[in-house]
Formats: sequence, C-alpha cells, structure tokens
Amino acid sequence: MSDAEQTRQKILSVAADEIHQHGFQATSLSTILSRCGISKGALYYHFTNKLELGYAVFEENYVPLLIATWQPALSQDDPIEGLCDFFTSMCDAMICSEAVCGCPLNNLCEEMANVDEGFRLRILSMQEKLNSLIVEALTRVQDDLRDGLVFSQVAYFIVATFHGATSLSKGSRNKALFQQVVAELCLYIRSLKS
Amino acid sequence: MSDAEQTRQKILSVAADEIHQHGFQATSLSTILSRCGISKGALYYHFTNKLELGYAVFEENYVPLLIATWQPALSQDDPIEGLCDFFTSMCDAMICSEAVCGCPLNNLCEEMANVDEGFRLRILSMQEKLNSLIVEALTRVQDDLRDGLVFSQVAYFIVATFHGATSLSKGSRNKALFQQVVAELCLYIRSLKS
DNA sequence: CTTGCAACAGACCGATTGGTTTGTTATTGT
DNA sequence: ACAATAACAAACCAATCGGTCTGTTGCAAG
Repeated sequence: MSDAEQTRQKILSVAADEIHQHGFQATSLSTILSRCGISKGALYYHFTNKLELGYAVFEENYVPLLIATWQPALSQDDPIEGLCDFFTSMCDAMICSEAVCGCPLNNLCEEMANVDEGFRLRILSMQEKLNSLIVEALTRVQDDLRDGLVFSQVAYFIVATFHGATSLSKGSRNKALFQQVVAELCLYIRSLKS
Repeated sequence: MSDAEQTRQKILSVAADEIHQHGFQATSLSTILSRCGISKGALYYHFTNKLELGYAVFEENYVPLLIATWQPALSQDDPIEGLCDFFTSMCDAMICSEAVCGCPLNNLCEEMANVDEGFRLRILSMQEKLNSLIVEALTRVQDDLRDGLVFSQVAYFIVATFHGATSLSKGSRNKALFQQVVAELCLYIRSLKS
C-alpha cells in the first residue's frame, strides 16, 4: 500500500471511530487531524469536504463491517440459531473505547436521515441489503418454519428490535437490559420454527 | 399566566420542537430566539444555559407528552388491544413539520446518553417509568396471559421494538416499514394471551 | 414622585467550526 | 539538470456557536 493510500486509510479508520463515538455532526475535523498526526492539507487532499469523508466512512468502513458482522450468523446451517447466538454475543461486542456506542448504522440513521439526503439514501440502501440477507436466510430454511410468515416483515421486525435493544442499553448503560430484550427476541425467533 | 411565564412557555415549546427536529446539539439558540421573536437576554433570564434549557424541555414537555401518549393505551380494559391500537395509530402521528422525527425519548437517548450525564439519567428515569407502566398493565390482566412470562423483559422488548420501528421509518421515510414492524409486533403482543 | 426590580433588548466576546490558500518537499518522467 | 506533479504542512478566513455584559423599559411599592 502506497504512503498516500496509507494515510487515507488512517483518516478513514480514525474518522469511523470518531463518528461511531460522537456522531457525524459532533465529530470535529481538528480532532481527526490531531489523532492522525496530520495537517488539514492532507485531509482535504484526500477528501473534498466533511460530508464526502462521512460518505466514504460509511461505504468503505461501515458497510463492509456490517455485512461481515451479520453474514456469518445468517450463513449457518440453522440461521435461526445463528441469529440467536449472534445477538447474544453482540452484548459484549458493543463496547467501543470503554463506552457503549451502539450500532453505527442505527446511530447514523437516527442522526443523519433527516439532515442529509446523501446519508439517508446510503442508510436506506444498507437497511434493504440487511433485510434481503435475512429474508434470503429465512427462505433457505422455510420448510422448517411456520406457514403464513411474511419474511420481509419478520426481517424488519428482527432488525428493528435489535436496534431498539442497542439504543436501550446505550441510554441505560446497562447490558442487562440488552440481554433481556435479546432473550425475548430469541424466544420470538425460535417461535418461527414449526 | 403572567407575561414572563408566557415567554418561558413559548421558549420551551419552540425549543422542544427544534430539539425534536434537529436533536439537542444541532439546535441553535439563535434559531430559537428568532422563532420566538425574543432576544438573547430573555432566554438567559429564564434559563442559565443551553443544557438547563434542554433539561427543562425534557422534564416539562417530553415527559408529560410521553406519559400522556402511552397512558391511555395501557389504561384500557384490555391493554393488549390498547397497545396494538396505539402502535397502529402512531404511524400517522409521527410526522412533525412535514418530516418524520421519531420519538423524542428515543432520539435524545441515541444522541445524548453518551454525551451528557444529566440527560442520561433523565432518559433512564423515563425509560424505567415507561417500563413500569407497561408491567403494571400486564400484571393487571395477568390471568389472561400465558404462564412463564417475565413482564419486565416483555415490556422492554415492546419498547425496544417500537423505538426500532420509528428509527427504521425515519431512515427510510417509509411509513409502510413502520406498519410492517408494528404489524409483527402486534402479532407478538397478542401471542402473550393464553 | 422616585426608587427598585422584574423582564427583557442587543451589542459584544472568545472559542471553534468547516473550508481555502499558499508554500514546501520529495519523487519522477524527460 | 529541470520541470511537473503528488502529497502534504500550516497559516489564514468568514461564519457560527454558546455565553456575558451593559442598557433600557414598565410597573409596583413606598
């Protein structure tokens, strides 16, 4: 990797972390610069403005991360149990820099969907992608599931509840609440089986 | 109501709307001032700083609003059906100023829980209050419900899913998604009955 | 009639923001 | 050897932020 590409990646990863912790609008470019140990000239050489940097972080860091996070659970032989294991294990994985920062997708959705159209469309696209991944997994094992299920509806329900659980534990700083919601969510998911 | 109290209430209601639309940090005091048609001196006569204004909005506007929103549904003879009707009707009520702004509680939870301790504690308190309201309603009709239910866990699950649904529709600007999640949520809630 | 305070108005302030411009350095093709 | 360009450094800028300070106005008590 060239030196230039290396600094670009450094900027992206630091920005991704800052945005994850403080949100996009509250993220300061000067903080990113000092954490990277670079100057403003460097940043604006690689990115035209703050918004484009945000888009790049979303597309090049968050999207791959999210897919890499959900995909393995859904690819298991039994995606139902895969999801349950995944949710349960996410409880410990939600810590970033000693603080509960929640899901990057849900955070940006809450903060930026009504603020910037570029973000909204990217978030929407990711939500649909995530939904289709779940629908795909459910369809694959539909013979083991109850009749009459609307897979897309079930998928949105699962994601909504998961995001609601992360939000709840963010506000309370209480992982136990996350675990409770997840426990109930697993009961629901398993009830999908016939 | 005295003139002074009137301007105070005006500030509170405008601030509540601005915070609901743009979040606390992105809300500008000068915007509030111009919308109220008052000066900075007036605002700082009634509130010591922006944070205290935010707290006042939460306690004097959001908390009563939230309770007034949830209470009627839970006070019905059949709180299960009360909740279902409530969720279904909330789909249309979520619009503020032509935009989907979501639940004020969930919004502030996402934005401020990790930023300011004062907000976090107030949010936490409201979440617990909301949870206890639901638990209370479920307990009241527990004879009609399945055995083995953990009411507090169920209550947090319901709130989490509802907030997740609002978040989802915020990002997508698609009320249909909200309706889908709510439809599935109602299926879940009704399945609590024995 | 005047004194005093509640209830503001509005100029002002330092800090910080995202963004621009100019300058510098190392490398690379010619 | 020289010009050009990639890859930055760093000073600079206007705008905006939350917050303070000094006035001013109207009413109310003495």
